Amino acid sequence: MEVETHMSFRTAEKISILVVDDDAAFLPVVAGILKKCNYQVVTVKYPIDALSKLKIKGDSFDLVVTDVHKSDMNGFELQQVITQAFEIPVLSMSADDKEGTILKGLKGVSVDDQRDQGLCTASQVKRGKKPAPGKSAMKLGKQGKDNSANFVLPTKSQIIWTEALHNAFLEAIRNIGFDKAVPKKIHEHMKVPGLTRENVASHWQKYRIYLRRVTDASSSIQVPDINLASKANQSTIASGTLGKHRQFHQENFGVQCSVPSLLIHTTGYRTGSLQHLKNKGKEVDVVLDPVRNFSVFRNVSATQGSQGIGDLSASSINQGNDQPHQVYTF
DNA sequence: TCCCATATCT
DNA sequence: AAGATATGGG
Repeated sequence: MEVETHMSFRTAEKISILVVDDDAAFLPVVAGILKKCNYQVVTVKYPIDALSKLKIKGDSFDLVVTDVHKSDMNGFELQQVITQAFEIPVLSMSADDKEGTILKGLKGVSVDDQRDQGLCTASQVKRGKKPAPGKSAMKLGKQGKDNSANFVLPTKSQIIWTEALHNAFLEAIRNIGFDKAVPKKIHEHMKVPGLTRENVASHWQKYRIYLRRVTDASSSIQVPDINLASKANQSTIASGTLGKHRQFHQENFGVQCSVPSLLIHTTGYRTGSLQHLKNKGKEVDVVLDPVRNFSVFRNVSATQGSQGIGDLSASSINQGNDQPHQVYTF
């Protein structure tokens, strides 16, 4: 197995790995595999031993591999301590592939740390994407699919824009002001550890594409006055495009505000999205302005022709819109 | 040199 | 589809 170091000062040496696992049967297996891959391996049984080993010869290790068993100090806690105190990347492993366990493993670790755990790409390193100071950023070479199942961390670092994270993103944009928002500012406002400016830039691009699309769709019903708001085929247009951008509709839309036509007129930029949904048996079109966190709707199915500012509550909007999704909190 | 917007890649 | 990365320009 080829070993690759990006920082040159360790090039000649083997990469050294500390393995922590109290499973007497499994420990030698892991150690054996790693040795076969040409890593230098030291094994210890318990987290406490790992810490003392690190204290003695801390900077001679490039990586700690630990299992996540629950004892007095479990692998996750060890992971945190080591990451903070020694600035050594920690790779967690477990036979437990339940999603909850995996998430737990990822939670205490910033994205940067994940990168450091053998997840950087060459170009990220080249650009000075912080590998832990004094450590060699490394890539564990590709192995077959067979053993990958045991490793908790994904092979590739990829942030997930959960609802919580996206909301933080929107909140930042609200504070900055939509037209002054640029990746750097958004990123600064968000203050999410591990989130990079690039992450934000990428999301910002996607988000604007989404807004544009949604704006184009809703522009067909943008109307100068209340009368026009009742034009016939509007709802068709709206519902026809709905399915495509569902994911950005999973947001919490708070306050509702007044007349649809008013919304259209008063928003300086056109970010309103149109959503067709059913509420209390009535069909309504909803204009959502996620950036400003308000929504407006009008009743399209009611025959009264009055475009009531109905009694849709924010929560009922969400209900109609809802779709279960996982939430990780940052 | 940084960083933005956009294009392209995975 | 969603996020990462490459690119060109200010």
